[in-house]
Amino acid sequence: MDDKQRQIIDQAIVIADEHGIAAVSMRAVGQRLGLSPMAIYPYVRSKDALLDGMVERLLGDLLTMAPGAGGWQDRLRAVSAAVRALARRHPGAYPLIMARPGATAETRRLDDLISDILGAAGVPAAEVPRLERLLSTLLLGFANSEVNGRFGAGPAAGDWDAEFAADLDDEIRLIEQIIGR
Amino acid sequence: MDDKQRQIIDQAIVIADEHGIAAVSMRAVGQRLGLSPMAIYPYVRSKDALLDGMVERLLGDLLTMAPGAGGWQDRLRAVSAAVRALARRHPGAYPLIMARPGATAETRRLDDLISDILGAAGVPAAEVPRLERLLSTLLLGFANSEVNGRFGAGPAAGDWDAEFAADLDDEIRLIEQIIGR
DNA sequence: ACCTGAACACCGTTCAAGT
DNA sequence: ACCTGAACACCGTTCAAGT
Repeated sequence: MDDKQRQIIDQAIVIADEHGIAAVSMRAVGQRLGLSPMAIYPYVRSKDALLDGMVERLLGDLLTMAPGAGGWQDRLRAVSAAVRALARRHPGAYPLIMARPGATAETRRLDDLISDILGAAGVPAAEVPRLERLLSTLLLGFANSEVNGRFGAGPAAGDWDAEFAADLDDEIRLIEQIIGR
Repeated sequence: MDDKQRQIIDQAIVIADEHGIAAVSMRAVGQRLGLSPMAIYPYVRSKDALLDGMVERLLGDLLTMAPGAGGWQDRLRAVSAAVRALARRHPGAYPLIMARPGATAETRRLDDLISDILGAAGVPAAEVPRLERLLSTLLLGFANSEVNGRFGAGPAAGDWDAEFAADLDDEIRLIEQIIGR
């Protein structure tokens, strides 16, 4: 049924994490499931659709992990922690999120979640979309640079948690200024 | 001589901008120069090296455009404008900058330029690397999202200049707070 | 010194066929 | 309803050969 589609996307993510995105091919995914390459086409329109499906799955997992309780500062920290945990769990597949346009349903749900937190903080509605794009760019981009090596060696054996926490504290201060406290 | 290497990278960038990164193949680049695919290998080690060379060329152009005069705020704005102009001139090739690890010489030169501006602003040396990564992530990531469609339709016929200027003003305020004025 | 052509092991995808 | 296999037009890259 449609959990065959889920299996296909799951295996594609496993391949990406183990051997890199370049290793994700219709043939390789089929092989993992004991199927001919052609057997996966009924469940996934094309290779591009498969890659979009992988992004969709990753963001879906992310949204499952992001809790909704607490003050807006803690909610923002929780979303950030969830993104960075996702990147560390899927170092191979994660960069697809930034690489593909991704005007998908789950992308919008993440944007809505961040917008919702900003609204709860008291950010004027006119400023919310701008700050949402600022925060999501910083958040997704930082994890991407970390995972694909753009940052190089790293401060302490590749632990960027402390640095990003400081970045996020700065951005929180910035938001506090905008809402005037 | 070695301007054959430059021609090869130039043509690869043209192909990427006109038909997307996926259209960049050794065969396609060769064809543009009237050469067999194999004739380009002496000048470019591999396809991966070609892609890295494209990033190197793009960042090189960027650094040529980024002026060094004025106050640190204006220098930061100039670098930002240069990055965004680069992305608009190379909408197809630009995403390679975020997609590839790129621990290349030109990447370091961009990092050094931003670090230099932060140092000139009076940011404590211990904070410079963190803020450099924050700014470069935001700057490169914003242009990437803009160019690959992650942001969707856009505020006014795809003009994100005003929005990014506001983001940058916010970050400048943040830096001013850190240096204590 | 510089380039070509054939060949190999891969791709995504179409189509006709099998159960 | 679901899957396979052959085929097509592509890849990156190796190697031996041509001028």
